[in-house]
Amino acid sequence: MTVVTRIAPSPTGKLHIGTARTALFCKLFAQHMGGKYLGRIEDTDKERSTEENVQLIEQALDWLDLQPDEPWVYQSKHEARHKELAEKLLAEGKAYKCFATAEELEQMREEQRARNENPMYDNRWRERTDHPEGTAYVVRLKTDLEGYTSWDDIVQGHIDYPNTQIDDFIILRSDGSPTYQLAVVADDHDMGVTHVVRGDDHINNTPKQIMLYKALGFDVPHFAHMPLIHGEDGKKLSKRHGAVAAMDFKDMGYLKEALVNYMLRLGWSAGDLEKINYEEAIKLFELKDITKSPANMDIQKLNWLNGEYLKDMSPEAILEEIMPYLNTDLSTSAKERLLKGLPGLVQRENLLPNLAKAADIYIADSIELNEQAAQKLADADKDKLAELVSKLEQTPWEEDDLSATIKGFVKETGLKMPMVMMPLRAALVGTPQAPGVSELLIVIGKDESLNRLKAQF
RNA sequence: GUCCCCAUCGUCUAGAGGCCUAGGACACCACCCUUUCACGGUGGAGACAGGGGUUCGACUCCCCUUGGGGAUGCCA
Repeated sequence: MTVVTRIAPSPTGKLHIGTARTALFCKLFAQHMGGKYLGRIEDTDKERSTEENVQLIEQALDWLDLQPDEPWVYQSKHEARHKELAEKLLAEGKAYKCFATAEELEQMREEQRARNENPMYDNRWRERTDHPEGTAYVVRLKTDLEGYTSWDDIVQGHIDYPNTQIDDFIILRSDGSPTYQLAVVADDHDMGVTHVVRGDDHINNTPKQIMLYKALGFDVPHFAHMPLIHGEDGKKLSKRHGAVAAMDFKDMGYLKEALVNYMLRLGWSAGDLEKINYEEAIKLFELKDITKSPANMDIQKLNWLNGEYLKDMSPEAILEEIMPYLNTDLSTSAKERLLKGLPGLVQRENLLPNLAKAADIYIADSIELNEQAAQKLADADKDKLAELVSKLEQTPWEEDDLSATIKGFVKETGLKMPMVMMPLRAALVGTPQAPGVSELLIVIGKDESLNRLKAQF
């Protein structure tokens, strides 16, 4: 049997980070098993679904390289088939028409709540045959009244759900449209889905769906209910927590590789491995290794991972990532400096926007001193430093040699290290907050470095 | 209220009855390195929610309590 998984977002909002993680797990599992990973847009909620959200969801999945293996299936296009299935159940006596109005049912629930009971449909039309003519009705599934509906959940283990807790739920609305329960079951079956991987907020829907599978004569797929992601305070992830949409993380300057790795480790692990690239993940990923407890978002760890991935990238690739944050055109020499300087900068900053800011020192072709730099220069012994500059001029332009020259100079003059290094940094890049002087000299290059130094000393 | 699910350091997690003096990672603290800021290195602090069982022996199995999450829609 070939494994088929699916991601089924409903276009009522942007792609939630939790949904993105579900997509990751679905795709990884399918690839691990040599199966297929499909996608379906659950747009049966006509009130809230929008085409714009569909676009947004696809863009986010695209960014993360989590696009389905085949073109998207739109649930709304299968309405005819859903209806046909409901009619079949009706004809077989496995479902029935209910003529109760929404108001009537609301009142029923109100009374149940007043009696401290679990609000549930009371089966008032289950056995009635005195159907009124020309009145709107919904179609409800005739569910099992007693016993348990059970399944072996791949992540949660064996679950027994008492049938007394499940009412005769609606499968076809009064306007003839299918509800979610009917639509998922029908579509998952029609798409050949073998493993339903989704958030554990669907555990309560599962027994209903199993009943539907059975009533329809369909094979029941395997289920894997993974815990939801919570915010840093342990509460449900919401907009209050900042980022909830996958794309928010792109906007904040995270690398997709880092986000994917982070999502992977949220609720799943393989021994002590932390940094796992996608290819390794395919080999290692098993649904059964997903944790049962919910995970809290920890932005610090994401930051760390981002830095790890940044350090692995080529200067060219890093430059491409930070370009959007630079908001300026680069001169040829600036680009050259950036390419040389980025590997050093990346040791200091984990996030793209911060890195871009740090890269500022290499962008300008002419130096502009900030306040601190001006102070360091004002305090400096310019005559002595001028001697250093001419020594540097005679030194082979290699980091180690330059460093040796500077250290030797410091030793023989007896000057304090910072009294040498700080003014040098100031002269070189306009701020004392910069990488090591010898690193700066290399990045900026011999000619330009000497120009800048001689301008001050 | 009722039902379902969950429960190891601050956070992500390892742990499938003796390997646990509970391991790793992020964050934190100290020291080292050092040219500011970082990187790196070494070390430190830090958890089995509580109570009952079962067992020669429980982080691991069972029950209860507590806490958290979810469901209880003609939403998905």
